[in-house]
Formats: sequence, C-alpha cells, structure tokens
Amino acid sequence: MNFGEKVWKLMERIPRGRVTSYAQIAKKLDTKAYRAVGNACRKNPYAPKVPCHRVVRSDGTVGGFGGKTSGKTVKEKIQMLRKENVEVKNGKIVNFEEVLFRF
DNA sequence: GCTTTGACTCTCG
DNA sequence: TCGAGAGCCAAAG
Repeated sequence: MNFGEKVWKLMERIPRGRVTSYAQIAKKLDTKAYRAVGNACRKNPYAPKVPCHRVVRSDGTVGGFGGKTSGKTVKEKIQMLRKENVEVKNGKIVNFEEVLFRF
C-alpha cells in the first residue's frame, strides 16, 4: 500500500463536524512525514470521498487551499467546515481541542 | 540518484 | 504577534 493510500484511508474515518491535523495523521501512521501527508492531500484522487477539507494545521489554522495549488481558497474551505458544524474564526478552528479527531 | 517543492511543525528572536 | 530558519518525509523531475 502506498503512503498516500494510508493517508486517504485515515481521512475517510473523519466524522462530520470533526477535524484533524496533519500531525495526527502522521503520528497514526507512525511517521513524521507531515509534509508528505499534505502532499498526498493535495493530489487527493479520492475527491469527495476523502474530506481533505477537514484536515487542518496543528495549531488549528485552516491553512492550505491556497489558490494556486487547489484552485480554491481558504474561505471556501471554511465555508464547508461551517456547514458541518465546525466553527471557524479568522482562519482558525474554534474549540479546536474539542472538535479535533484523534483517531 | 540528487534536487526541488509542498495543503507541515517547532523554535527562537 | 509574526516572520525566519531549520528539520522533517514523500513524490516528481
């Protein structure tokens, strides 16, 4: 199994209204490839099946989705999260510790 | 097979 | 508060 497949498989289990961080995923995979995780997300061949928009940075900031690479913007990502009952303020997750999915 | 790049994270000034 | 630097790993060229 490829590295990316493991990442996507983990992302599938993120429930609605919850988020996780790249660090959490890397930790679960027993690796420190935080960046590689983000790289895999950027490719994301499993489109809506894998909710990469529920993956944020370790400090709770949304990050990613920066125009060039995804075509979308951080704002769009935030809108999706808010739709799923995830509060976002100034690009950061509100009550991050509470909605963080630790697998 | 080495270099570049990236939706990352941590530390320090 | 915020940016810069360093460290980390995987994929693509």
